[in-house]
Amino acid sequence: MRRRASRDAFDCALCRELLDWGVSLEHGADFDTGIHDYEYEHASDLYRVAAPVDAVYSILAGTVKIVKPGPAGEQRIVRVLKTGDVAEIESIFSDAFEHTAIAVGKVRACRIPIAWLRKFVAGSGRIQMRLLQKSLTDLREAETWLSQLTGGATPARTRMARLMLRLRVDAGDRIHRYSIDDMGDIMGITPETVSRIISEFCRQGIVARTGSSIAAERYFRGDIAALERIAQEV
Amino acid sequence: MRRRASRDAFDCALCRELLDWGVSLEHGADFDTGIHDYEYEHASDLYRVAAPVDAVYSILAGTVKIVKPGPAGEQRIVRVLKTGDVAEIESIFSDAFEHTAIAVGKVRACRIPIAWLRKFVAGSGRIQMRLLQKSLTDLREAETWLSQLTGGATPARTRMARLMLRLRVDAGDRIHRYSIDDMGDIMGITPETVSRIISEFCRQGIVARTGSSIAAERYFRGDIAALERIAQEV
DNA sequence: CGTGTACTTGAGTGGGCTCAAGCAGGGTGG
DNA sequence: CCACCCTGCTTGAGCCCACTCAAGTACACG
Repeated sequence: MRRRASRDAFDCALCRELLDWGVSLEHGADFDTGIHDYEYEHASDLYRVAAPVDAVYSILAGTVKIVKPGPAGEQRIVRVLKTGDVAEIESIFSDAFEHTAIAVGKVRACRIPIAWLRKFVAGSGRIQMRLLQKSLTDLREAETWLSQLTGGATPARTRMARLMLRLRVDAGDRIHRYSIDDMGDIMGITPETVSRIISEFCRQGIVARTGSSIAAERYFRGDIAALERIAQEV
Repeated sequence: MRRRASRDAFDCALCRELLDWGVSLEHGADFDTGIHDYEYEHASDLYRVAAPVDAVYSILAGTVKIVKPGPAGEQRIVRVLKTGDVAEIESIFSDAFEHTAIAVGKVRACRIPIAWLRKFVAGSGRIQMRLLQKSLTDLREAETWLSQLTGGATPARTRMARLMLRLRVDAGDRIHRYSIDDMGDIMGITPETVSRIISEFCRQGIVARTGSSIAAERYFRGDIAALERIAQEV
């Protein structure tokens, strides 16, 4: 499931910001703040939909899929978090989680209790501004996801290229390699179709599979220029 | 295009809130605040993507479609605003509009200059909190839109029912009647398919066309229970 | 009365789905 | 160490929903 990990406040984007704002994390960190780092193994969940909101999570390494249940029970991946993203700040005013968050590969995350965070938000206009900006960024991210990756007239091949570009690790040619089923859940297509498209990309030398064949620590290595070309077709 | 309209601050949800917060709107309203009400005719735009952010708009009557351009130039409707919604608060920190907003039918909106609004946001923690909540609501709306209306395995007929339920006017059986093309842009399907599904719904007595046949002031009258049943299929 | 816009309806095609079999790799137990 | 299974992926064949192309209708407006 999850395992407590050694902690360095400077790994965590949110903690770094808090430090910048003059909030003291070091002093009695384990007692007052409840902030800890954890490691999650592949397919374990950070939190589940409808559970009471008790913390937010800042991603230190790996990626996390954010799943939202549809009206007919089907699961849809509505967003993906990468290093530096913060999960569920948008729940700062809610009682229950809107989503389920599941680790893809090995994930390291910093868990920040919500009660503690709320205390600072209520007290500081600057932190409110910052959170406001962050949630607005997320809003845009969600819309981009929507308009670029889902259905419409756009062929699955084009959307696959767009997805791979969004799963890129920083600025290199490495691409987070989600399972065939996850990619299907993201784009709303079947795993068979995903497999066919990826096979085609491999045959054409546009991407190559790297890393172990087991879930954790897998990547594609992709021809970014070629993917960008395909991403703009039709 | 647009026409200046008579103004009553209590029509506007955002203005009402501002009044609650003790902000004076009445005093020298036309000079200091620049807040005015306008009427927009069908298909005219409130603002266009990439234009400098100069104001936000609170919808008093009618509906507005929010359009986001895709990477290949195609237009996708990413959200719909109804009475009481506020357009583009998410641009409070941006320089340029993220979307184009187009009136569907006759629309009345209250235009609030952004410079004026920013002044109050910077000064008041309460207003920041409120805006934060509002943007979070919008974020959820965008995600719901995404997961319920777009592609996937879900047949177009089911998604059409979901769309109609979202376009409902308040709690009655009236449904905003968007053009066949707009509905296609929302769900990512062709106008022909939209037409076929609506014809089917009409034949089955699930919805009926009411109002004039010309764009402004058109509605469906729908069997809400039946639509809710269809919305959950598959 | 003609023109344009919005919508409808039909016939044929195709992309992605369904169903189903086959394969590779890793883990488990003998 | 090998046999086995199980999970994740691949590949094929056939089908169906939604797309494309195209013709036709209805209504508003000049």
